[in-house]
Amino acid sequence: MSIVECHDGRMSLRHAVLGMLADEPGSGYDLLKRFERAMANVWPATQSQLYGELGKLEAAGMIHVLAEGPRGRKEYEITEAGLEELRHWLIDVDPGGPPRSAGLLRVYFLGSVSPAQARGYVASMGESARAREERLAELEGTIDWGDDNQSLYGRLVLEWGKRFSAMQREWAEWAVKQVE
Amino acid sequence: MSIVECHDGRMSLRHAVLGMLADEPGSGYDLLKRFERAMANVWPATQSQLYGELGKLEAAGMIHVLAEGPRGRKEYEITEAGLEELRHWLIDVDPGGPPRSAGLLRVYFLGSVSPAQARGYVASMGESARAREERLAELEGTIDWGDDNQSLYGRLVLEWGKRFSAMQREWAEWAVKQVE
DNA sequence: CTGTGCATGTAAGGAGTTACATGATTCA
DNA sequence: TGAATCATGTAACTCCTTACATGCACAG
Repeated sequence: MSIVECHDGRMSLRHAVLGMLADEPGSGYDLLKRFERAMANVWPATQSQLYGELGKLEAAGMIHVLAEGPRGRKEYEITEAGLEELRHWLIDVDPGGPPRSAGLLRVYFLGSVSPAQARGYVASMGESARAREERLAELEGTIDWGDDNQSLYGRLVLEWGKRFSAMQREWAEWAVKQVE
Repeated sequence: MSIVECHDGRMSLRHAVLGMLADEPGSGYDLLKRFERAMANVWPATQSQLYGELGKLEAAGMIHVLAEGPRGRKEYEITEAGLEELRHWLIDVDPGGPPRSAGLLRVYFLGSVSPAQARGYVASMGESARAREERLAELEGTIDWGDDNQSLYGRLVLEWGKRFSAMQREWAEWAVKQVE
């Protein structure tokens, strides 16, 4: 193996940006709001990160400036190279295992506090899961779903979130009983 | 607000190390193997990271060297300050929302590939969830569970993993039908 | 003419990964 | 003595977050 040979790291923000621009061109500011609206629960991103990534993507030829507007606004569009990179990531790259979970990490260590405190912590996990369930159900009502692809895959993600939250709530209810 | 005022970032590796040392003293090498065995699916950590964190924790007075062994082995033990920090993290700090999920991020963008490819990707998510279910079921059989606290909380985490994997498999089965 | 929102960026630092690097001990 | 294992550490890099910083445009 060569001395310099890494360039992995997964870099999913890059692909999140490419995916959004594949859907529709937009400026950094646009993307920021789209991230807040649609992806806050899947892949949060900050303003700094977005502008930095847009710069790198442009340098790499994966996006280009489609138009410039007032206040220095730069509207980006994905290029063919960018689309190719996105499709490659979607299809060819191994997604890797389940992500880190700080909440679950704590459960491992609940032996370091009193059973009452442990029970309280598990119960609060259940409560926040229940709150998320409600929020998602509400969200589902406010979105007007179409028949297009974006709606289809958006529904898939929303359904995943609902099932995940329900699973966590049920687990927490079960776990509280175990601690007793 | 003051100019220099941050020091958040969550730093969960720190607490993972404290939690392990609260359970039982050990060297960096010991912890490395314990991480591989017990926590690979919850909070993976590399050798570099562990030794770095042990150094920082010792400098912060949260752990101390209990004994030195052959080959420069340093066995660490958690201090009272470290226990306090661990308990504080367990009880008082907000765990934050659901973590990033690269797998789910992709689902958002499956509109960029053909329906057949999208279906294939979702199906592979289900398949890897099924494989994880099997692995966890096998793991459950090989561990001899006791009545102690560690076994209790370990079982809770394992159960979470089982439910999560089952949820993801069922979701994938459902989602494959939606894509058709 | 002033506030609100639009719009873009940089700097500093923590967290995590990979690769590089070294050396001691034990056992066959 | 040679291989495997024990054992610790550093360097370079990417990713992510927070805070700092600037300026234009438009509506009231």
